[in-house]
Amino acid sequence: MSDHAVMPGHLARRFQQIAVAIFHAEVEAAGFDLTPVQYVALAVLRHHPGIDQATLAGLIAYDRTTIGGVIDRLVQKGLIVRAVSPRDRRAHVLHLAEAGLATLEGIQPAVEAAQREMVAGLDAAETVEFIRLFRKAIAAANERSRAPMKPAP
Amino acid sequence: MSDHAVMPGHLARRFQQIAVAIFHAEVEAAGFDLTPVQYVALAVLRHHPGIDQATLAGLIAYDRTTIGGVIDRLVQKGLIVRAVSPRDRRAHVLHLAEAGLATLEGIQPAVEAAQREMVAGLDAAETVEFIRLFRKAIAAANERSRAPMKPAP
DNA sequence: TACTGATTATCAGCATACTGTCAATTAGCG
DNA sequence: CGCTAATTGACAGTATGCTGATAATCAGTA
Repeated sequence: MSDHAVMPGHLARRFQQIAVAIFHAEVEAAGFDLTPVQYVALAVLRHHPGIDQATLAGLIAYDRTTIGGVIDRLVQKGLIVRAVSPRDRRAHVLHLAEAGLATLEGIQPAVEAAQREMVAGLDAAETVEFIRLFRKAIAAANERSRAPMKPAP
Repeated sequence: MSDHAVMPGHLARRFQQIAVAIFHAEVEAAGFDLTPVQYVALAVLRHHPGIDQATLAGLIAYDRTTIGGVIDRLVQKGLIVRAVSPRDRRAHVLHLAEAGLATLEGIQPAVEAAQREMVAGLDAAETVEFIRLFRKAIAAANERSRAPMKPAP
């Protein structure tokens, strides 16, 4: 474990680096301009319309500070709408804009192609196992990051 | 594959996020102030003294632009020494400073503990398989990022 | 040798991500 | 009801990482 080529931390960084590069390549080739983070935010917002920033952050394990900038850029692009919550004036509730829904649907094939390419070196059984181990390791260490995953309230 | 909870790209981001958090926690508890990226740069430099920035970047698959800032901060901390190459005046050759070697040796237990914690949710056999699949997927997609891994010349 | 192309490092700019801190607001308890 | 604690979103600051561009330098060739 003292060789970086075998360290989970190094492998995590490298795989993430490749995953982001593949995502960008596929999405750009499909004619869209969206980062991986922006995509996940849109996708989750589609299934949970009207949640506030903190809830969205919890669902995808983002830091509250980070999600602010991501949302700013999505609002800027006209893909989501942000409004002060009528129930809680601290909170900003979020909704997909029409352009956001159209973008999500248009981008879906590119996103799925990207996911396949990230594990192109693995066969079907290995891919299933890789994902299982990923989820198991993440679930066990969920509370170790400042931004743990939290289910919707 | 259309649920982000199963997408390799999302799992990669989340695992990387946890890995960095655990690394920081362990390293700080051991009394050091070093990021994961800075650690790997030091570790590789120890086994390849005198390489230039581009070679170091290639060995650990960093972007050349990114490594510049990392090296700046390591020089600033007095952990490495940077000098213009006598053979090639474009290149900057790098060496560990004494403080860099001391830091590397002192930090090693914390780094290895962090690696174990990242996969604390997996048993021994699963950990071996996880690392194998990580490496296989990465090797197959090495050229997909702007900064592919390159062996030393 | 002169020129072309490649390589090295750097720069500005953008987008995550984290730390710590803060004001505004809400919720819970006495 | 009034006070304290917790929550929400924001800010400044730091560190990766990427894109595209550039100056300096080197290498291979005409």
